[in-house]
Amino acid sequence: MDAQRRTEGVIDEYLVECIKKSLSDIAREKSLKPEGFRDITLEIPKIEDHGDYATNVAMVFAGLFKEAPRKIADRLIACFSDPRNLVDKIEVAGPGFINFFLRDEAWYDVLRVIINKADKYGTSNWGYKKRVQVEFVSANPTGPLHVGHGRGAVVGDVIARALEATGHSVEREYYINDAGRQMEILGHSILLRYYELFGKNVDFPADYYQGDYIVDIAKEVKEKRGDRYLQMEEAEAVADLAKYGGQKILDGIRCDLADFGIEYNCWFSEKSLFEKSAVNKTIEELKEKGFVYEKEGALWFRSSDFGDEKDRVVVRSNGAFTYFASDLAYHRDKFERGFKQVIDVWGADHHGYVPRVMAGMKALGFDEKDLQVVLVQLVSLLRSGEPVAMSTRKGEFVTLREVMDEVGKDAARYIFLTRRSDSHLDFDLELAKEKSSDNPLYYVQYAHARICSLFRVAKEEGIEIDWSEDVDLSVLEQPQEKKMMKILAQYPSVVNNCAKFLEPHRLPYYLNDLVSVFHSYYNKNRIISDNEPLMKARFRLVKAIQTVIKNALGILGVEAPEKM
RNA sequence: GCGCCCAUAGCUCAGCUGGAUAGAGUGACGGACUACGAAUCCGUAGGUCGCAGGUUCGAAUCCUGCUGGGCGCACCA
Repeated sequence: MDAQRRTEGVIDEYLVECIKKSLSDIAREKSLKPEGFRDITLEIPKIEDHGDYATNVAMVFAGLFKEAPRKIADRLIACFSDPRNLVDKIEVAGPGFINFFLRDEAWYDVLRVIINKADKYGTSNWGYKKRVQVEFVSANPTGPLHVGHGRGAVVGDVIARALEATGHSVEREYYINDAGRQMEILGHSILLRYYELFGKNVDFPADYYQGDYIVDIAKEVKEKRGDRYLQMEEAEAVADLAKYGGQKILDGIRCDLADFGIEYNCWFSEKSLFEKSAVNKTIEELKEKGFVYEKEGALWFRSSDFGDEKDRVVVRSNGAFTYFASDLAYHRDKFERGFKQVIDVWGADHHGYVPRVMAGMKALGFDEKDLQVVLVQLVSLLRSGEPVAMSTRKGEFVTLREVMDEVGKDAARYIFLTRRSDSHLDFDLELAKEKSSDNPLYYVQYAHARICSLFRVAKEEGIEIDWSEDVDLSVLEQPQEKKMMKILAQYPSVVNNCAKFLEPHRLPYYLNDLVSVFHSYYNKNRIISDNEPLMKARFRLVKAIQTVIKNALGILGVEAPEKM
């Protein structure tokens, strides 16, 4: 309806609105429903001759309209209305592409909007305050976080930030698996190390937790609680030590994540699900709906009726619930808490688990589209190209803490995002520390620092910048200047796509595109000069770049330093 | 054996959910600071998008088969 106001300063969304309106008009002429134009695509052609923006709608809707693409395109151009008067000319090309050429004024507008909106540029109300939950990391509290968890942490956090920036109401949650057998093994592991401290000879099983942190916890227990666990019955001691150790380790995890720039709204305990009988109720619901049956003493959920490859056990023959059962209860609980969209960030090795959870959601009456699972591939740690040996079994792993301490929070966060999350990542510790162009973070931060420095120098030279002044931007006529303005104009839709497709890696790639043009331009041109009108216009351009870098790094949770 | 993901420049990866002539970074080689930050820039080189079919105006992208790699296939979590 009000395309002009809703798309202020965001050119592509504005054009899409205009195109939709024209399509509706054409549909009406043909006595068709003026609907169904939701996902029309507008792209930026690789070749300049093809315009600033192009759309393929004439070809896409040729079938619907029963007319040749080029004719539809002509028709669309004829009835195209452009209230903001941004379009210079429109052409039909090739098999039916519609190419839009914009007036330079459109790009100048972008600069004005960016400077005006400042840190709000790139944010939107696209999400309409929709309640979204992002659950990520959720590592068992049986050991410290390692690098793989770090990647999941950043992916989850940046998805959350992108959703916030696009107007969603987001909560971050950590699911604590504090109810299962793993905790028992943890308690047992501590107890055995504890026995050792008192000189007992113990057989330490290979599948118990091997890490030195277990010994540390045992020492602490000995110091604080003496020898009381020597007399205690084993089961009781194990339960008590599991609780003690789990708490201790979880505190460490909280601290690591906080230092990594990640704050959760909720730490959700699996145990609490049992305490309020949520697991029971969930299984009861499935029973009532007739989706479970007994076989060989166990209770099975008919997940194969909902797209899973086979049925799954929810209650074992020994009467215990499976992890899957509590996970169903957990996801049910999420939706009952009012979240309209739930995002789970999991390690890619859990991909086989997705269909059964989806099956559960469907069986419980939820829309599977409201649950999205983002899979994060493992991280290989390298040092100067050589693999760093890691073995969880032997308890030898590089912790997130160690990586953070060595390369810094920002470099770690950024590098975790330089690849799509479902792709393997090589993380080179030496590269992450290097202060050179090899390091993608510094390349971007350097551009920001350079611009800051520019304004410092200007100030030292007594140059006053009045940001409210109406500056003539038509002196920005270099191809690179125009190119940068076009890239700046894309930023809001990059953020949108990040949130829409849950793909945080788009931001680092975008930043690299923007900043590489800037560095090149900077090397060839002077911003501060005697040519006052030109200088004023370039200050506007450079300010806009600085703003977008800062905003984008903000979504990535990375500093935009003024000096480096 | 079954299922999922991946295969793009020497290497590591993008490619905007089907668009027009395939893109970065890195490695290699050669250049640029007496002017706002050289943590930068400029140039050169590099491709049968794993292979074979199919779908259509149009395929790196979608469907099928094959090859090769990763990961899953518990009354574990």
